[in-house]
Amino acid sequence: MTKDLTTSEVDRKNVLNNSLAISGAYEQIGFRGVMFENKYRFTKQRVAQYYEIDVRTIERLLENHGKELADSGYELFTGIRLKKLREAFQESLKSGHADVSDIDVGDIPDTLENEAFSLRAPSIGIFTFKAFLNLGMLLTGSERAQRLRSIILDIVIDVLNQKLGGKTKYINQREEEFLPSAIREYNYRQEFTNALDFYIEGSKFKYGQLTDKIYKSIFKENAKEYRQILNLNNKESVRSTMYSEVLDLISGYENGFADHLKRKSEALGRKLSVSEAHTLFAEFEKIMEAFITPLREKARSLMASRDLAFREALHEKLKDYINEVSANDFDAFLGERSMDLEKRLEDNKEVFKRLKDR
DNA sequence: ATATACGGCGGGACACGCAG
DNA sequence: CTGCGTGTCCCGCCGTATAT
Repeated sequence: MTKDLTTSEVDRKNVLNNSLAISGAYEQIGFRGVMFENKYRFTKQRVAQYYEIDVRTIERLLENHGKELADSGYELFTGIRLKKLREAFQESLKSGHADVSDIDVGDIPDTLENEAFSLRAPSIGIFTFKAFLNLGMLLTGSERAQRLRSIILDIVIDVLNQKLGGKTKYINQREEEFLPSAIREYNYRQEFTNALDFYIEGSKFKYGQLTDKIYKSIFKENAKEYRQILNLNNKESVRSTMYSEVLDLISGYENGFADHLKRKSEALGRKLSVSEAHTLFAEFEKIMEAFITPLREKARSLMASRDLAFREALHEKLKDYINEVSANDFDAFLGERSMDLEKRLEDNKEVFKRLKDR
């Protein structure tokens, strides 16, 4: 599956939200900006020079993709902030820091003097590095933009490989929330299976069947379909690949349905048949629908979007829920905050000991 | 022929320097 | 301090090139 950056906003965001890839790109591309308010800044003119396009072309794109580029960090500077920015540019000009595009043809954008910009400009369009890349993804004509895109994609792949060693199966476990959610879910799972034992007549299929009902209700796939999409073999646990938000929701279903089952069975003063249990599940779903819908929408979107971006797994039935993966998610699963589960367990050993001894 | 990308042109807005 | 000339930027409008 090839990413088409020029036409798909989701693909663009999935690259731009990957802050590791962005800083990697900054190092590699060597198009230096001026640090201001913690970000590297570039004037519109200089960006135009880099891509070898007319300034007007950029402005046209700003008209059509203004929101997206602003999200990426494009800003119109005016007034006092512009003044501050100007000083920062002058400063870095003196220290001769900002300059020099390497990598390709030596046509270094001419001197900074005429670029360090006019003292009279009442306002000026400024790109951050991220916005600069974003623009490059929108330019169809510029050859340099084309080259830039392929460089960026290589970097993105490198970063993923470096961080995960190609193993994305358990990327869900790298985020902080996974462990507590998994533990909670484990407990509710017990409530659930106990309830199935107590209140439903014996059938060895009831567990799997009702679990599939939950899965289908949440993300429209049964366990078998899910396995196929994520390429899991029969040994591998489905739940250990799920994101914390999905696990939380499963906890809710399990706990809620266990309770529902209990009430019904006690009211009738007998165990329920398996088919009654199925009817009851439909009833439960109905009652809970209004309450659960917002959470479920969110879980579907997170699951479909992350699996596509991280695992290259497409959940066909959740296609409409695919969105970009947030910058926060990239950080949580790949960045500083992310961690292998083993390491997190190690770090929390004391806590677990206490829990165990209780 | 139509749609799309691009660039030229000029008006409006504003900052700066300077004269009064 | 104030008013004015000047330079520069943004942006809307329009013509041209190119692909479909």
